[in-house]
Amino acid sequence: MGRYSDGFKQKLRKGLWSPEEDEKLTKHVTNHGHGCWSSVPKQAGLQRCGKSCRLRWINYLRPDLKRGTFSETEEKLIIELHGVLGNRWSQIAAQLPGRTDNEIKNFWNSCIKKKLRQQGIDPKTHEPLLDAQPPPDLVTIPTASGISETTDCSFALNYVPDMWFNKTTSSTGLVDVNSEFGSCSTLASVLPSVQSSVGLKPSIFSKGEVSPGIHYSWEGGSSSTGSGTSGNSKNSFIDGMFPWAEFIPEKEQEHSEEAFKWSEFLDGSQNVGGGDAEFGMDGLSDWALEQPQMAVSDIFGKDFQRLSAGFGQL
DNA sequence: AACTCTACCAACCGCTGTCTG
DNA sequence: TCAGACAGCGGTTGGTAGAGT
Repeated sequence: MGRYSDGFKQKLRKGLWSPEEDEKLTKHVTNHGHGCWSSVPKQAGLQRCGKSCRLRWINYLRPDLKRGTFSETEEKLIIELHGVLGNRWSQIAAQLPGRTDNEIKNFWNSCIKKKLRQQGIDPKTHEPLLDAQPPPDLVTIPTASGISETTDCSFALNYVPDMWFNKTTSSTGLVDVNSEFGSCSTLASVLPSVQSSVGLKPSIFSKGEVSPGIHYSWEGGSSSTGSGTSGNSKNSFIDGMFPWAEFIPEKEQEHSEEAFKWSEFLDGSQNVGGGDAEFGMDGLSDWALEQPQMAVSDIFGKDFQRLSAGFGQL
């Protein structure tokens, strides 16, 4: 303090924060708010840069921080979200109340990465490592003959091409999504790539009405959750059995080239207009966190099972 | 006991986006 | 339109504790 008299540039402290510094910063922010961070150190009597103060407050001193070890549910959620968002730690953190991006990033780099590798999963791509190819996920779907078949989920997707995207179908009337998705490990990993190819836009279902999940509609179209959008029997079926799929076919050409921004959706700022049960990702994550052992893939998976069960009714 | 290795975590650095004059 | 200030983000570094040798 006195050591750096007027006329000399005050030497800024670096490194670990002392309890005294923490106390000063906490007192100041609690009493006055942080305002402009660059002025905080001076007002709080700290020899730190504003940036350092901001970081200390956000990552350590904030009263709403959870701290402590991550639960299994949180870990699952982080892995699922990372599969969708990649290294967008702040967006991942936004779905985990009380956790900071720095904390999640550290947890990812020190623990999850290693775990995934041990399980033969590439932490970057979330796909099986080249030297360890587990079998594809299997789902059981009813066939036209009424006899259920067990197949991998990419094959199952062939049954409902219109639901997923608008592509030219093959001579068999089925869309070849195998080449695009390979052996999908979870539906959650499939959905974003489907999204970006057609401009579908998801919103979140409300709790209670149907199982929470992603709800799809064409961007720009009016959305009416679960109410049935046309007389088309397939769409009615989809509405009933697969609550996140809803289509407004006349809009599709208009919007098909617009790339969906999954990240924008996840931060809750991009809900579908006109829907009657719109939630940000908060709604989903809150719900997911209440479900022991249930991750995003489970949520998708549950709805997928409902869809599969419905084939027998077609 | 001394040293090395490893894991973890806090903090820093540099870049980018946004806001404002 | 532009420049500067600021906030936010993600990658990286460095310190520390504990385990192993």
